[in-house]
Amino acid sequence: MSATIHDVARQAGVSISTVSRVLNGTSPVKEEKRKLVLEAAEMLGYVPNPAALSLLNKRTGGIGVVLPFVTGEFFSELLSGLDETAQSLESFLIISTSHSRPTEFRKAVLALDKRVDGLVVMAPALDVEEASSLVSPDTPVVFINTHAGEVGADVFNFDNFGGARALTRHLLEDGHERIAVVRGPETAWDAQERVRGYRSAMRDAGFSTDGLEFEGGFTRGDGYTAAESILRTTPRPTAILAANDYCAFGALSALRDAGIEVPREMSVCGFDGLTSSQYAAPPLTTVQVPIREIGHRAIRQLVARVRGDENEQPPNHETVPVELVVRGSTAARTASRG
Amino acid sequence: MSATIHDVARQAGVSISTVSRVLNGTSPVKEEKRKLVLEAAEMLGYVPNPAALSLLNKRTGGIGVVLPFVTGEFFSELLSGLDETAQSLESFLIISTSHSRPTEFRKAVLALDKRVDGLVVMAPALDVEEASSLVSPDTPVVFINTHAGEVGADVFNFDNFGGARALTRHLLEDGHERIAVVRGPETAWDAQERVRGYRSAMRDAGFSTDGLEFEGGFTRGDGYTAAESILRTTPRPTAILAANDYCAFGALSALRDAGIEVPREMSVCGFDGLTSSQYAAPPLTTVQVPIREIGHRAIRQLVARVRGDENEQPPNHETVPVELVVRGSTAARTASRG
DNA sequence: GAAGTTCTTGAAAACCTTTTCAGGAAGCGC
DNA sequence: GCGCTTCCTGAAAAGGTTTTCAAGAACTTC
Repeated sequence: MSATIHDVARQAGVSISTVSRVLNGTSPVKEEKRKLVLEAAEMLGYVPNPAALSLLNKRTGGIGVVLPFVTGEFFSELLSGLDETAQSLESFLIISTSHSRPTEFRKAVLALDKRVDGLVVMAPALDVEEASSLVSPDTPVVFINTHAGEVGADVFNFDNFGGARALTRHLLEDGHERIAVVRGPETAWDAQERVRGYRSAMRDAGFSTDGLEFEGGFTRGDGYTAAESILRTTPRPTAILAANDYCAFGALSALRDAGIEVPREMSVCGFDGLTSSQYAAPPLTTVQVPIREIGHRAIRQLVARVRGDENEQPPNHETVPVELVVRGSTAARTASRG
Repeated sequence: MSATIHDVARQAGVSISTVSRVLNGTSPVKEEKRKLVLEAAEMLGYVPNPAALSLLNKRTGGIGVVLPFVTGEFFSELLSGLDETAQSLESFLIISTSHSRPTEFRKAVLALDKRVDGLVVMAPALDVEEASSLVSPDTPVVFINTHAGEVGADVFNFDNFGGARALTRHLLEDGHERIAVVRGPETAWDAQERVRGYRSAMRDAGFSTDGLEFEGGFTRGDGYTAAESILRTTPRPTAILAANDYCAFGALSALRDAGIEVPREMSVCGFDGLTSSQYAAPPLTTVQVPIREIGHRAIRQLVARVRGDENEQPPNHETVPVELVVRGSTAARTASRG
């Protein structure tokens, strides 16, 4: 239905080459014809067909975003960050979700192939090496929050280890000794890093973690269940380090239902620093992760790779610092409960 | 880099027409050649170039999703629903956000043009008529949560009016009379519908709403500020109907900070029924909106429009029912405070 | 075995754009 | 005024696919 370059050419009484030249400013065109073309294009509302363009240029302007899923505040924040920068760079986002397993991941990548110029991938359940092997080698990929090892690829990770360590040390400084941790999903690398950070801080302080690690996950339901288990443990822990903020919200719910007062009887920490965390009851001590910013950086890096043909910069492997935010859900261990 | 149909043809020693026929099953091909082609395609990992395909078919398989923004649980839930169904129908999603004003909206639509076969639009700040006028008439569009009037288009709306009415009646039945409402954004149609539902219920019960309507918005911050205003009002309202769940969370925070006990001293309601609402302190009375399901239906409807060329079904204009969910944040007005 | 069908196959057009190539017009210097 | 350069412009190719058209091969049937 809509106008092609031929329509514009006919309308202006010139050849399609001339139209193309005027519209792209590729080479000089007589002022008279230039005007004619511009008028015709305006009148017909001509917009170049993206399919023809990408057939020719091998560029689509699209960026594929491959995520394990898209539910919850973390992902909406990430998507927001990605989208903001993509829009400012004239790119568009194709999203593809629910890929924690290699075969699903492969399928998603295949569906995106040739439709996008590059990929932003978050695959904590895979790792960079495995994920890379499933992507065509000439497709630029930037990884977020994915285990990288020694692989040469652009990777932006949160400091999961350091963040968990900081939280644990905060609790230790408050006099807590029996600090329970709620583990995230088995397969999630970021979750394991957090447990590792917790263990490291505990070990440094000379405390054992035996019997203090609880099965969990990244949802509120997981936190609720885990907190119930923790409450049944004797001697009862005096603090809970949850797998993430959502998990902590669930734990807070469980504690409220059990009549346990936070932070007087039990301290609770999250991880992520979601907007929700400051509106929790009580406001949650957590680690602030620059989710939106990592979205910005991932897109900028990817677009640079896609556009800069010659820039053979080495891969950018970065661990982004996180910030401890102390709020009302943690407090010094009460003397009576030693 | 990757193989084209010509490569497959050369490898198999046949013409590209034959390859196309084998791969699409368009017309019969000698078994011997068929096998050769299949082998060659497999070996080369041949996948048809989507740009060439869409240049030819005028179909991309893409669905554009135009949203005012993408932050928060509501949108991640909606996106999840859209994505689930899109994937099951072999479509992919291109998202485009932050378009509450006509010019931005137009720009977003233009960027999506020709890249997608149809659009799912949520534009409560515009209306169906205005939004439709900014989209090329031969692009199928399905609207979500957008004021429709008499316009002939596919629209799926939540029952904002009915939901707010139900919440208000619930509060009235609990003996509340001074029920404050926190208005959503000025320009948002859904927010205004909710206020309308509130007014309708109040009027039916014979109560005035004078001095009970407060400026607000859809964020937690808006709810916090509005609740502070409400607390300064005399005589003080005994219940708050927030613009949505997030707004209610903010109000709960403000009340907690002010030392007001919920629900004993103040009842609070939200709107949306986010997962968070059941983990609030106290769990939030709200209206459950089938966000994910509306995502499913929007995609199914759109894909049907896109694929079924002949089906001249009339536009599907539907108001999706919502469900009152009573939880701990509302209670009967305490006798002492009449 | 010849005439007429039916199968099977390849060439070429179409989709829309950019870009190279080459030709014609206009301008320059002598 | 002639030859040479420079500027402007159109024709055509390329990019990857499906589909129509036509032709050649194989098969019927008498």
